[in-house]
Amino acid sequence: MKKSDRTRQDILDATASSLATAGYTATTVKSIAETIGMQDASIYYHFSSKDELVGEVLDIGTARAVTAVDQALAELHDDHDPREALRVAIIAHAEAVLGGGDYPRANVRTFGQLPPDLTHRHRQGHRNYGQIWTRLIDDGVESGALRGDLNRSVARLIIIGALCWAIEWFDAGEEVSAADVGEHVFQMVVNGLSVGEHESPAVSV
Amino acid sequence: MKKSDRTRQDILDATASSLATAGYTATTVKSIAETIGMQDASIYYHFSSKDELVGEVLDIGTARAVTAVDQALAELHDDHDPREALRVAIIAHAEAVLGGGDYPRANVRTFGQLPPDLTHRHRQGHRNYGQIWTRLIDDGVESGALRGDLNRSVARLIIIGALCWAIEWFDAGEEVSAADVGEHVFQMVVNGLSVGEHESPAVSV
DNA sequence: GATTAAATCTAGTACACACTAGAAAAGTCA
DNA sequence: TGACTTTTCTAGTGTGTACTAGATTTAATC
Repeated sequence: MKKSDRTRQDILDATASSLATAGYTATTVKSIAETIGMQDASIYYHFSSKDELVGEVLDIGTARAVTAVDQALAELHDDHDPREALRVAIIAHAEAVLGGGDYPRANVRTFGQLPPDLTHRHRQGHRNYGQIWTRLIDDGVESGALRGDLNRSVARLIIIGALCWAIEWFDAGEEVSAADVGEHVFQMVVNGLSVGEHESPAVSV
Repeated sequence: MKKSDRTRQDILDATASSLATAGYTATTVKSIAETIGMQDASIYYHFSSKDELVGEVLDIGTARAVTAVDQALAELHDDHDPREALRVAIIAHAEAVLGGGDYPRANVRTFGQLPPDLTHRHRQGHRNYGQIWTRLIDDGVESGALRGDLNRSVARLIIIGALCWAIEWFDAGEEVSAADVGEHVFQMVVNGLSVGEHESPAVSV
């Protein structure tokens, strides 16, 4: 019962890594097996199909992203500015997806490449994740800190989109960190690029 | 010499449509052929390989997006505010990619799913497109209209990312139009979500 | 209408993929 | 050790893919 768990974990890790860097199609059962020095047929002792394996990786990825954002929000003071909550959530998401492990990255990277079954399987998870952001924006608007003249759903999707797309160009080796990207998204989306009255230029990359 | 051109165009159109909605992997030579009522082998009379066909579709898509943005910018007054130029470009991009034809959509949709050869082939095209945006942002910063304390390259990628990711959730059937999405991106990224001194609430969706 | 060229089809090849069956090996515990 | 279970391997199957070769049809030209 011990060996099996360890191998299972190796398979999941190798799959997450491959999905995050190569995408769904290029992630073959054979390539996964090779990564951990096994025959491809042996994978099927641990998982009944490729898509079940992939599905499990994506589940873990979603859970980790949700946990990262929830945890960051939980550390806020009780009387925080709604903008600060948005800032903390954006940076937590950026770090989870860009700087974090392969699992959340696999999620974003394979979005839009998955077969219908898998897409459908994770629809609920995405909805739940979206609700975190819906609440953040609603809080901001209702408290008067954020503008109410924009479509909140569109605003939410634009924020998440800017963050998710960053996976396509972000390079961990460069001088801009994952948190920097988050800070930039926050500065742009909340304070705006326009020259004006943003309190502190918090970023200086 | 006439029939061939027409068939060739049909193949390109069917490929663009399939790429835009189903992605690269699900776009098979057989499915393309079926769409236009042909045998898959007949495609090879017009194109030497699937990737050459796909590459041509992507080239057209890039060209159309560039044309759309360039044209929108050309219609501006000579003494325009740099923010207005950014606004016009953002909306033009949104309309080209979300509301426009299949070709630009195919480009964005298949980004990150392409085999290395095709990715490399279009790198220069993407760079050229990026330069349009680099200039817009540089103009804004140097004229004093936009903040200079943010990394311009990151800012550019965030704007493009927010727009590109919209293809994943945008539904042409809903009440929010492609131009609305562009207007939202502009409002958020330039004026910011924060309650303040944005002159005119131009959007009321 | 006959001859040639253009365009499409029929019938295949080769290969990569997910997946299966059953034998072999490795590990577990009396 | 020996009986048993767990895990992995060998050797395949079937399917879908891009792509090819050569026959066949359709269109254009004299």
